[in-house]
Amino acid sequence: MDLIKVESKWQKIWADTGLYKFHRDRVDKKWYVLEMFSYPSGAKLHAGHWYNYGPSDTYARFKRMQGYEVFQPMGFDAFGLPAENYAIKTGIHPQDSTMKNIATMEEQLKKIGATYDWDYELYTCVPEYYKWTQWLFLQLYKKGLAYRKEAPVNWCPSCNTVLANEQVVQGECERCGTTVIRKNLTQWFFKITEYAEELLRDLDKLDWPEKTKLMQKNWIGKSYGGEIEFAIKGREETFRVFTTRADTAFGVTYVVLAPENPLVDVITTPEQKAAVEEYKLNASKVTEIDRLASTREKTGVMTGAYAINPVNGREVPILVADYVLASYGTGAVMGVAAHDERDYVFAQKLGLPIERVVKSADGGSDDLPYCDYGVMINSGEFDGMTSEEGKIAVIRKLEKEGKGALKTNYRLRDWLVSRQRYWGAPIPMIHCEHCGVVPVPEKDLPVRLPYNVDFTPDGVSPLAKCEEFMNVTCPVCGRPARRDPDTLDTFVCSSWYYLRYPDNRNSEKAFDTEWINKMLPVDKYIGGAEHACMHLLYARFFTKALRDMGYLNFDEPFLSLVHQGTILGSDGFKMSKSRGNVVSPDDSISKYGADAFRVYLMFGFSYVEGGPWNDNGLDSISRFFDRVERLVTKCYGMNFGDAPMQKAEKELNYVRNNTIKSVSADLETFSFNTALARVMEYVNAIYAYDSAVSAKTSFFKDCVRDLVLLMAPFAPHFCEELWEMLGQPYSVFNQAYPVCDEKALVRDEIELAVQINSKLRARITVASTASKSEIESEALKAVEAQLNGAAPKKVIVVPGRLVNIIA
RNA sequence: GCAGCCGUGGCGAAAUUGGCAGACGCGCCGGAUUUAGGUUCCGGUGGGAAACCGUAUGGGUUCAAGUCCCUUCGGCUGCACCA
Repeated sequence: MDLIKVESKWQKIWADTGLYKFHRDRVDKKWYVLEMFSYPSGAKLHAGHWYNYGPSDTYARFKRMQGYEVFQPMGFDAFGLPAENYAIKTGIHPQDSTMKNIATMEEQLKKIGATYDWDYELYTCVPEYYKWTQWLFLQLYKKGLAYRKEAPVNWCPSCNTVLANEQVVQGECERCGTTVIRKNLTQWFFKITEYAEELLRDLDKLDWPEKTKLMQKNWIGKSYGGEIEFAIKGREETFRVFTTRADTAFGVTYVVLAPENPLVDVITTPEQKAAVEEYKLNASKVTEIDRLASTREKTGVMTGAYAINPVNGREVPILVADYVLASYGTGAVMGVAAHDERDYVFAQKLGLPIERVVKSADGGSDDLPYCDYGVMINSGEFDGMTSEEGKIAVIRKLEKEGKGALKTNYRLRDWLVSRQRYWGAPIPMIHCEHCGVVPVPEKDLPVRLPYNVDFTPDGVSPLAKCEEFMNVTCPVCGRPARRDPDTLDTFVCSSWYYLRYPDNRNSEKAFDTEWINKMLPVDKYIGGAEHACMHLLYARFFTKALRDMGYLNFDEPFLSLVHQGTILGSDGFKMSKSRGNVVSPDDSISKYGADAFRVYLMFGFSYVEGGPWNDNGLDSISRFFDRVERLVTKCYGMNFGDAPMQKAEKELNYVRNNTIKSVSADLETFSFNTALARVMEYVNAIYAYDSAVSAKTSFFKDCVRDLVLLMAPFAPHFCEELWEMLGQPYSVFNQAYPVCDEKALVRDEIELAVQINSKLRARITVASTASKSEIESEALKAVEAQLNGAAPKKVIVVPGRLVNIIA
């Protein structure tokens, strides 16, 4: 069969007949299959894209044949840095290059032959879409979930923009690898921390890979502890520290404030002023990477002020040190040198006292610092208590005195969403000298991104230099005002696109609530694991926030998630242009066809693992197709009649139904490789039957027919053609997927292994209805000689599997 | 450093979740068809002459361990002074 011809033939017919149009009236049977949308890069689709889209499409077709109304849309995450950087280099406007890339990618995606309904396509970079991204921003603002604050933020000096916490990897910019520095800037944040608890709790509801859930759990980082309030000697002010080890409170020998803590300026004594100022300045210059280095020397200076420990009234010095983070807890910690690794190192360095207040439990290490839990000592009324009890008891006591409280903290930070870049959705806010920060009225949306802008990076938002954009009338007072010059992080655009797909043409609303509540949540979401703590977390946050605003009635956007593995270059490294190991599917496809290529990807790799590319097996897929096709041609001109099933037919029928059952189960779990192995076994069984039985009945044709149906989701063009060759009505994808006949799986006889002392010694064949005692006596008979007449100590019968005789 | 995952033939990988390790395919070997090569079809293929031994290593639990528990080694991923 000329697969290349066949593929374009059916792609045309599928398009002409609208085979993959989504039928809204069947929404009660909907099955929303979503692949993470792509960034429209200039490069062609590579093997990795096919690895994402091909198998997902197989899954979608399987669901369709099971009777679901599959909704499988496709679109483009079209705002973002690469287009802008490309523009800076070449002068080609991001909008022009992006739209061109999209057109190219659409064409290539169509070659995969997937069941996308292109009527629901979307691009995030067009006003019809980003109008609603802006609308969403305004809703979050109204709800108090979008706010502006000055804070130390991550700044990438190469991309000339701030970054979210999640976009800093090992102290480097996720995009370009430049070392990130810290800056104090006023920026827009989304209050994702408000949902920390629910984001954590609802992970239990999700059918997601455990490792992904664990990553989110760790990222959210819930920690139980308490706050302890310290008074400042000779002053009115007090401050609190957060600790998870209140049981060590009697061992506090100093306290430390973060350099950014506003209290520092208040309490520093005149004698220490200069030293503290210098320290603060140096701390602000430290790059993220230096700050993260574990070998980094701990530093700090005295403020000259003293705090009073509420548990024992002791005066301890207050220091400033940058190992304390302003953004976590209270920005202040108590220093317990004897029982905390970091405090110990710090105290040694600065010559601060070390006092032990917890005795090691039996077997615990007795070297400083004693970080393990033990029994409290030198702790007044708490002496003798275990750490476990004490850390609660100490806080409880302070609570009664109004000097402490049990407290839970999260490591999750609010999401910084403003970017000093051009190619993104403008933030719909206006700055008015008289009215302050004012939201753009919803009726004025979208705030259009102007085309003619100088986006040469210089650390200032490109839009700030575009006067026609910046100048605006204040919607409150009517006086001249300025627009916000920043754009939104592209993750904002991609955090709600799954809500837009089913209602992508809606010009009145972001989406229709009633409709979206029927179409969502997504039933199967497919995409890379690298999004665990970014996109996947943000999307969950948006869904929950929109639910609380009444726009949605579900809690989670993606019920079930699968990560596809990565196809590496044949050298075992990640495919990259610079390495020159990018595998283009083009050659393979023009030689073997798209179906063979995608079947090869599904068969040769474990879907969630991926692995290094090699094309050794592609020929074999081609041969396998030929083998299947020959079975179809065997059905031509045969004189089929009906006849009762004999032994051979029953055997093949068993394999057929077993295949149906296994393949269906494997497709549910994205185990494409084993599903195809079962199909191959089935083909082998049909051949065995064919050579053994000369007088065939219509049973043979039924078996071949089922084979084509079974294979159709894997090799859609090929099987559509085979279906036609079998004289069946168009389309194979309107057929029901074969359903296993459980009766056919009931065998008259089964084979069991017989073990003596767990070693295989014989095989027996027994009636499938045989009782345990019948099996036992058959087994004993089979190994009689080897037992030498000795009575077995014990016999274990595992029905359907084996018999183990303990001699 | 902390957390998690992984380690199975010459190769890609399976193993119904504690029950006959290596399914399926590649490669290789042999046979049939063919003038020959290729194609196709059939058979073999973890090691060992065998008893037996085999799932990175050493121990443990169990009638039974690739699977569960502990040790060591190697690889991957995430987090990284979060008090």
